[in-house]
Amino acid sequence: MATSTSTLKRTRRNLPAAERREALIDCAQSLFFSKGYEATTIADIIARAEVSKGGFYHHFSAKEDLLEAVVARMTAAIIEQSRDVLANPGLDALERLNRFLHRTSDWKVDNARRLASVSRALLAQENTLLFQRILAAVTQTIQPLLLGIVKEGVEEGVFDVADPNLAAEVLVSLSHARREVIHDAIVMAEAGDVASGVRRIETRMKAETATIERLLGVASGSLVLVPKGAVRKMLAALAAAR
Amino acid sequence: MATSTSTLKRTRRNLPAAERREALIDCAQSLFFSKGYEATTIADIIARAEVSKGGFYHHFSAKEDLLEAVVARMTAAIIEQSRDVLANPGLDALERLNRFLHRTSDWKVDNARRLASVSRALLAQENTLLFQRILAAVTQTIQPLLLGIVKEGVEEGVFDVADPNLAAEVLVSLSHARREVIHDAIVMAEAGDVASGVRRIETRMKAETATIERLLGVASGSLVLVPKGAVRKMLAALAAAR
DNA sequence: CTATAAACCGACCGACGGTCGGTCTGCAAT
DNA sequence: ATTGCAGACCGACCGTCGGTCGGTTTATAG
Repeated sequence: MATSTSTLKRTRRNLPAAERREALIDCAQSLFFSKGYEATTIADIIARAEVSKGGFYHHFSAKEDLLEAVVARMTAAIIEQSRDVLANPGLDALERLNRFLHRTSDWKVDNARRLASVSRALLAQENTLLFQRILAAVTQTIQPLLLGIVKEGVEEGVFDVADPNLAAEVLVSLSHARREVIHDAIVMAEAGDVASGVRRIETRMKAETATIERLLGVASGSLVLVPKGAVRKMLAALAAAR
Repeated sequence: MATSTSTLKRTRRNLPAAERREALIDCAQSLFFSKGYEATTIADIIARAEVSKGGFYHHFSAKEDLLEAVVARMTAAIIEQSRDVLANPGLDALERLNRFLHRTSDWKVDNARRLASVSRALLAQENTLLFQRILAAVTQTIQPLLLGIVKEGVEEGVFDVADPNLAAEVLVSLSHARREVIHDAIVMAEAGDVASGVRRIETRMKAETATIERLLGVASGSLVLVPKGAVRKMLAALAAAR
């Protein structure tokens, strides 16, 4: 007679673990973004990924584990591309700092659209947890890097800083606080008002530049937080694609 | 025959709503501190408070509501005592800033023991959420206050700052980052090593003072983040009480 | 063809946040 | 004193959700 296996899903496909994992992370990320981590159910995720409960728990030990995987994947790119900052031995600390900052903003220009949607999702009320995790992960990579640059700058006599640790801390926290401004500008650009968005960001950047120059004790004008025209380019891309 | 009320709790006492609420918040806070918000169950709370499920939900609409109440009560004191900073009209901005900072550190000296236990609890891994909520609440009060002072200072010509908003932001984030250092020092003091703790905090404070002086464009030495001897007094109180 | 490991299934479980119909208490008006 | 009422309080019950487990299916190596 018919066993309990009679109505088995015929769509079952064994995937290599890495692929399944990736697929699950995809679904989870998209759901986390739209509903938030807490409000997203394992049932939601496995429904979208077309995997059973057991299948899910074969790849992840807990919901928390999945969260970590999402954060890890999101931060991997940033962490990876930051790692080779130390690879320019010929440059002094100030130049290195500028390069480092530019690479970040170059990425933002290239990935404007993705940045916009991620930014929207993460600043939402229900996503504090996810956002916090990402900030923590990024900080953990970026801060030591910046600390290294600052320390080197002090040794070279390029920077004048009492406590490199504190300086690195401030640099990181400034970059985090910046996101809010960037998000505002994105909203403006997506509404078609690129000019306002550009103004918003550049005002902020100007103030930040002055602040950091003072903080590091370098001459006014020697620091370039973001390349000329980069802001406009990024926001224009958004306005064009709306 | 015996109705369903036969085994009613004889210890039931109707309290005024405010008192019950307070009692529940007490229990919740203590449990949140020791186990974290997520790990604390409504069942835990009502068991300790000796109140039924229904009784609890008569006073709070949800667990989240209780969290808000805990945060509100914890931040109420800080918010309250900060409010009258604007009440010294005769002083210039620099003086006002110093007063404001001193009041904060005075409070820390007076409440060293409580500060120690709260600090321990909030920096624990499982309490990120609670900590974040408190930071947000405090920031929301403190930052506008500092912004006011900075703006006034700029008008008076006492401060030289491009963007008062940014300056206020940095001031707040510095004060938040400070907690970690303070916590380290508390641990040292409680282990009996007051000297190391004092050194740790004062090194940090010195660097912060220099940073803020640069940030605000005031002369070196004009800012006094923390009154002389305050750090030692606070940590000594902890060492004595261990 | 068979053995073995890994991918996958889905019924089931216990815990937890939250609800609901009702009871009990204190107090004010009669 | 009695009654009526509001609101403090009770606890059985519910739906949901994260997580488990015994077992089945698929892929692969020998």
